[in-house]
Amino acid sequence: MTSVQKLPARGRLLAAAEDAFFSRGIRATPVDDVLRAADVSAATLYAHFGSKDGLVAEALRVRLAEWQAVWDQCVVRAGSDLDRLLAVFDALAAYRERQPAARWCAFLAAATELPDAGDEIAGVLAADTELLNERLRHFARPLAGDRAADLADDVVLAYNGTLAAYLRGYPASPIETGRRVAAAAAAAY
Amino acid sequence: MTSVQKLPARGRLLAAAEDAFFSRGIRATPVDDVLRAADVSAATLYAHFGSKDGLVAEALRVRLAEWQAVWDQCVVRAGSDLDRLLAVFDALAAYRERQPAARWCAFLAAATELPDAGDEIAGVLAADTELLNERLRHFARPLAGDRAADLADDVVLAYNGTLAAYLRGYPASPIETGRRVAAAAAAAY
DNA sequence: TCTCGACTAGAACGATCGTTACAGTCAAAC
DNA sequence: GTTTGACTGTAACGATCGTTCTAGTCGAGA
Repeated sequence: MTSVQKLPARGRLLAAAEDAFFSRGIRATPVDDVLRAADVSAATLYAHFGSKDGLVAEALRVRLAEWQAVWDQCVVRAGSDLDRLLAVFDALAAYRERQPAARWCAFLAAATELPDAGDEIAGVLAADTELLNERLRHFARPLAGDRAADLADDVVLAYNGTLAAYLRGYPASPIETGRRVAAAAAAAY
Repeated sequence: MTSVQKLPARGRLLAAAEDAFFSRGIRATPVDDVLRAADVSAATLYAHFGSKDGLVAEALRVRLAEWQAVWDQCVVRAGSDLDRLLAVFDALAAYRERQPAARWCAFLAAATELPDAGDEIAGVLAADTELLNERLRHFARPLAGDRAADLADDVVLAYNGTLAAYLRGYPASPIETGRRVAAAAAAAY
């Protein structure tokens, strides 16, 4: 026992859900596993989130907010237009340190595992894509001018490829390779 | 009824399995759905494949062989060293025409949906990765010399990113964007 | 002291799903 | 004509899982 008091049930549930869903898999994780890890009773989970899907959706929302914050910090630290564009990869490195057991991307995993996901879950995935699209187009502007949308597409594709590389286990250094590819794409504008 | 005779049960099962597993999702597709689509009884499925996982593994093996054949043809048609390296993207375009409903990549989807997959399924995924790695390193040789392995990594990453783009629904033209990114990566060597 | 809200433990339900068992059909081979 | 083997249709089993129900505990605030 540390000196830290036990968090309220809702927070413990979200922490356990993130850990289990995004490293062992959403469908592969029974609700009971989350309950046991969070030391929370079933009734409490359903009182807070309504369903397993509700818990998944909220865990994704939390994740998106944290990812956005980490990315923000990396953008601030960037020293050039190119560094700002490529800061997604620094953010990815920082973000992954917090949960090294994560298989790959929580949002793309959710899209694969829950093809019939409700509007709530689909909405978070759409918000993630929208965030990537909007920000990268903005950062691409000073580098590619009118063709900023194309360069943003290139960087998103390299970002997707980096995430999938964790899933495939190849290339061995996903972030390094992804950053190199994105830099090469930017150099072509 | 066409003039074509009914194929044997094994073939019908594999066709129905490919269609269902890789467009609607593996875990989301109950065995009964495949049985009904193939018009085959349960006993026959288990006599041929032993289990649902066995059917998944065999469907993946078939898919890998067909993918390899399509890729081969595209490589033959290529007119330059660069075209040979980028022929994966032509192959992807040709391969996807045969099953437009496919969500994205059968192998990466299997890795996501079945995190505890047995050796049989994991082996096919490893074979797919090995095929990509080996071939692209070979095609990268005349373009990048000693650094062929790095260029192959770049192209695999762009390929992964193209596949994931179908899942994300963005970028809107995955193959076009993927090819452009891979070409830019090659130009840097 | 009483109340209220958050939370718990545990059992149970209902649905889904992978898998097996059983009895029987049918066509081709010998 | 008989045998063989592939295949069928149906029912059922056993396990898992999401979800709900019931009864009850506990601590803080009025």
